[in-house]
Amino acid sequence: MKAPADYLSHLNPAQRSAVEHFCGPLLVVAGAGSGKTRTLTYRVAHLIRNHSVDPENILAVTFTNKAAREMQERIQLIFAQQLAEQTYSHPLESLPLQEQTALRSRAYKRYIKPLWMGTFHSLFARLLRFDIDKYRDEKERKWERNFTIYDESDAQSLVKNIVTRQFDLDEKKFDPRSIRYAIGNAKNLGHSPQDFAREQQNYRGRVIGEIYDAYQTRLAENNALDFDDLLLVPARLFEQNESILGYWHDRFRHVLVDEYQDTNRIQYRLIRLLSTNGEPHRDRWSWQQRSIFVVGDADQSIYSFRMADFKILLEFQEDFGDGLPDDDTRTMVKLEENYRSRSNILEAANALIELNTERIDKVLRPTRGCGATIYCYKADNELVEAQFVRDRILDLRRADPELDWGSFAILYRTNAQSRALEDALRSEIPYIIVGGLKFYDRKEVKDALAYLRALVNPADTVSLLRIINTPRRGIGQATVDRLVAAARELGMPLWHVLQDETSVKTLAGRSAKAVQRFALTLQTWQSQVTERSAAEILDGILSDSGYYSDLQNQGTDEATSRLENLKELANAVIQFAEENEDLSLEGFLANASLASDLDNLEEGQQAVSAMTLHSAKGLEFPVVFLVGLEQGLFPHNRAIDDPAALEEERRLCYVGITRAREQLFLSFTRERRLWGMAREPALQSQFLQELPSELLESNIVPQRLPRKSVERDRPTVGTVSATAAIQNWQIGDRVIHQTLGPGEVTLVMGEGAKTTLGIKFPGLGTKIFDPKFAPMRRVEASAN
DNA sequence: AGTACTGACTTTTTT
DNA sequence: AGTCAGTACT
Repeated sequence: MKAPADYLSHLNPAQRSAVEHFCGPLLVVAGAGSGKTRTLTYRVAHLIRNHSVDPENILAVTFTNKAAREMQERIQLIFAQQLAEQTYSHPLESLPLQEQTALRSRAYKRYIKPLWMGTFHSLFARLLRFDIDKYRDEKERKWERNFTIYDESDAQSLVKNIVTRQFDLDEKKFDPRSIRYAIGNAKNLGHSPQDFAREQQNYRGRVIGEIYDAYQTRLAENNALDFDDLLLVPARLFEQNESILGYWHDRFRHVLVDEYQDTNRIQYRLIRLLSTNGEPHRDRWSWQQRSIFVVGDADQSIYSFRMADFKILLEFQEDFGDGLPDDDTRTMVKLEENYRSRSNILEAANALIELNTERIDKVLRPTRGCGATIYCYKADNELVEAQFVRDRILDLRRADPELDWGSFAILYRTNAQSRALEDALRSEIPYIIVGGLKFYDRKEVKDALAYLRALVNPADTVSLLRIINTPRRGIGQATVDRLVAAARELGMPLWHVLQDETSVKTLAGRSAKAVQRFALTLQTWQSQVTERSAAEILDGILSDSGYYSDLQNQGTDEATSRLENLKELANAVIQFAEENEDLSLEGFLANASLASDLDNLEEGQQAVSAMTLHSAKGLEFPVVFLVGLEQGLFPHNRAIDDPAALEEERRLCYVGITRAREQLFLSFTRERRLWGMAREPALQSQFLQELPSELLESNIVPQRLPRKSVERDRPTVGTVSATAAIQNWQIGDRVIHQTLGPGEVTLVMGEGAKTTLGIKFPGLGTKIFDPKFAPMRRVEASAN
């Protein structure tokens, strides 16, 4: 999307009224593809440009870091264009490149850098770097500003350690994963360990309550927070400290939230506190020079598993509105025109979502004509399904060289499904798997990050334990156990014990020496944390710790690839330093745990994207393959018996369908093998039956040979639009189209009445048609 | 005391 | 692909 300086003329009336809204609350109900990002972007620019709002008074919450970055780039462009007009009275594009760059960088410094724009987690992590030292929880636990952020796997291993080591419980009965999940749910409802304990009726619940309490203690000991704390702690801090809330309330006069339907109670609390300064009484709220602007679509709410609740969106007007009779028009705008998808794709999406009971009525109105019929493919198994996807991509691309690899997306319900797809694509099609096994989940990357964390935050025992004997340096389990026991007895962090000569001397000579050496290496680099750049420290600690040389000595292919991944990490460090003008290690680490794979998905990248439906939210592609439409997989087994969960799966399917601009392929398999089990027979997803059958063509009913349908190989007479009805189409056939002129068939899909054609028009590219409806006729049969 | 190897197990979705 | 428990070897 371009971001022209005269953006208002590019908006429809509803979008425009949203952009021009200044003070007070506004809910923008924005259906898929309705220009939501555009509206949000222009509104931020508009606030600054037309209402003279200082960028540092704006807080904009996006769903991914990538979305934030893209929005920042667009706003930057708008202001660079404005600066060009003001300074040179010429459009930006007409200036010498050097000037353009200079103006862009001026726009960045003045308008983008002071903006607070990002995910809930990254924004409030940033806020905590200022104020967390003023926070005390109900048990007087406290944190320092250099806290570490534990990702989900760090958090889980901490829980596991507590369950097995501290509580000596059976890991099978108290599965760390589900306990961590229970803790997370409690946190996302805003419940402390004490709140949680109070609600428990049974033994298991009370034990989990104690684990939760111990978990918080351990987090505090490690000066660490998990993802949920990044939201819960600021909410608590705001509630216990009026002056801190007052400061941020005053700072963030204009709050914008994207994807509001996927907000959870804690996130809502944060937004509410910041907007109203914690005033419980509506008559004390003042919207003078303030606004709260949220954008969302209840039909695309797909994160209830992490406690998101789309009722928060439905209740927005009641929450923030002034309750006046004309409430609807004053505090809500609906964007219902869809600019993205072909009308038939939209029709399918609308029909599906209407089966949900819990929703506000809203239809997406198409602005684009009908495209190729949605095709549904039944495969024998997941390998054949993958081959189908591969072959269609190759066909379509051959038919239209202008379709690049980046035009295709493959969407699935679970990450596990990517395996078979990868095998089929690998040799012939460039692809990227978004999400799944993330870069930051690689062993060597986690090791390297643990080294860095141990330098920035020596209290972080979890990281310290990860690297204390990685690579092997003669500090075995027995030694580690002793050190940890000593730390507990002395009531000090492990790190102090490692540095303490008298403690270390009690160990066997060889182990003592190894521990001493390790401690010395860390100390050396700790003293450099504020002296040197993150890149230098990373290289230094991995060299001095022997991590590099250990991998080099192994000399295996695997070790080589690990070294390459570390090089990539080094690049990420440098890139971060450049983009954020921040060379510090602390700066880099603060962001590393919050970065997701999706953030690296660049537009126009020359690769097919494969990802889960959840990851696909907010994205769009000309051609979309929605695979694995089988009962039990999608909708997932765990959702089938629960009406609310089933509706969420249906919304997920709706999200998938509405990602497609031009063409949509659906597929399922007759049997599927998941994680090495025997093949399981599969039934097609109920969602397939829920789509209007007249919008679909498929291979489900076995088709007879083409010859037999040729009996009606005569153009239907009389109708304007059906002059090219059922015929035996071949690649190379020539046609004349009523509006597009002469063209050549480059692709034939399906047979008989279900044929879809790709036709190339010189100078106009390739279009996809259903010959039953396209206003065109065949002029000459192909030579063969 | 430390290391090296094997086999079992893991996946619903994510910041 | 990684982690972890178990086991045998140095």
